[in-house]
Amino acid sequence: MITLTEENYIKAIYHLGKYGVDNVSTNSIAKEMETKASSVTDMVKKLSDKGYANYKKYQGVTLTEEGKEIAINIVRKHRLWEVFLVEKLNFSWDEVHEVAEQLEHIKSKKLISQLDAFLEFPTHDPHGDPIPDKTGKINKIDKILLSETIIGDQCICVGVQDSSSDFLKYLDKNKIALGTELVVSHREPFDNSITIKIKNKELIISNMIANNLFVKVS
Amino acid sequence: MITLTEENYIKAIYHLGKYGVDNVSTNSIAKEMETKASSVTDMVKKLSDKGYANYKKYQGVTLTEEGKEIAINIVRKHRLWEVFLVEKLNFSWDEVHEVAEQLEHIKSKKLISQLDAFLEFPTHDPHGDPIPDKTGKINKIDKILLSETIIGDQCICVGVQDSSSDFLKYLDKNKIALGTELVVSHREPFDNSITIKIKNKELIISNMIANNLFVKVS
DNA sequence: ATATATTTTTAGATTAATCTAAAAATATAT
DNA sequence: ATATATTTTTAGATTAATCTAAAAATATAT
Repeated sequence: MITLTEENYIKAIYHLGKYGVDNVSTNSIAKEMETKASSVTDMVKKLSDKGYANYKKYQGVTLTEEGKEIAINIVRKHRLWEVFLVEKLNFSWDEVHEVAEQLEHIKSKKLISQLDAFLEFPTHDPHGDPIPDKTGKINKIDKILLSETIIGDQCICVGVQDSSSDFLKYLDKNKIALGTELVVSHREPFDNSITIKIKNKELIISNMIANNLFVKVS
Repeated sequence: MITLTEENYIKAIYHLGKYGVDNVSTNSIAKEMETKASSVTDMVKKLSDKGYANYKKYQGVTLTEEGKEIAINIVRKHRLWEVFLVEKLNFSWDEVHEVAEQLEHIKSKKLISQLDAFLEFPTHDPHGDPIPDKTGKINKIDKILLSETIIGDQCICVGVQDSSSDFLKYLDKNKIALGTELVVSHREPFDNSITIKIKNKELIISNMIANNLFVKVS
């Protein structure tokens, strides 16, 4: 049996290891899990003993295939529940994370396959992140950060990097949602802020915001 | 903060104390929780310290008002989730218990109030048990056990005492569901079995079955 | 290349929940 | 009313997850 805590560590290692091929460091896990490095060392040994992680002292950690499967299944559950909360229970996209963090640990294959069908097999969650299918396949789309666009790019918003409530509320306030179309009209060299046009209305966006919004250039 | 284990003990004490006014015994809790009496003693002290239970050594335990509120809220969540599983995710009534046991611990007021609305404020769960409203009020209907009926009673099935999979599957097999109308036509003194008529078809029912099916006499 | 800083691990303690075995209290039988 | 049986509690140990403080290993700076 896998404990709740083990699941959370596996998930953290998965998210930290997603980019780059490097091993995940003890400290980065400790930060992500809001715990101490010594606790991470203990747990990482345990995950290694159980076959979920590859670990060599002082060398950091990666997930085994089995560990990766578990992580992807948790991500799948998390994102399906987020869709449920937004589509069926009228949650807004900045309210779903905490609840999904709890729901993602419910153990029942039938529950998830039925939920998936009930939601009509969604491919992306409310933040634009892809939902792994039941075999673990993740359908990545070629999105880039708004900060990486060039002047004149015609874009459509497809996701957010950060899904904190503050950021999402900022987007709501400025009428930016997934699917919103925009054109990049100016970049200010001094602070890297970007001017975008949405339906011919101009909006100035800080570099920090642009670094957290994914778009697809058409 | 209240832990998962504490919630489960509170729920067990609530269910055991529901009938009769007696204090709930250490042993009965141990049986219900599938644990040892010594573990129960420890936990019951803790619940008492936290103000959820009244406990005097060797005298058994009752819930405080606060404990009762917590218990009723768990029951509410459990039953709402059961309705969700059956109505929306096509679970059958014998499959919902284990999953609802997990879902009942999810903490989010908004989740439950929205779920309640999404299900259109159901009053009973798939086993006929009443769903407490958000203030904790439980709408009891005057049901009796089929074993308590007398010959000639015209009844409608309104609930089950036992919601084990085996029992529910027996009912399915014999086309007995909540809402099914039946007439009590004979009682066999030797084994207390009962003959009932459903749509003029006769069916002989053991005393054990009759002891687990609630009906309303019309 | 070595000193210094940073990261990681180890050792030993703590808390929550559990257990076994024995002791204490209560209930039951005659 | 007392012996016996049953129930409950206590004492002390165990496991999972965590912590602090110190030691060990690795990385960085000059």
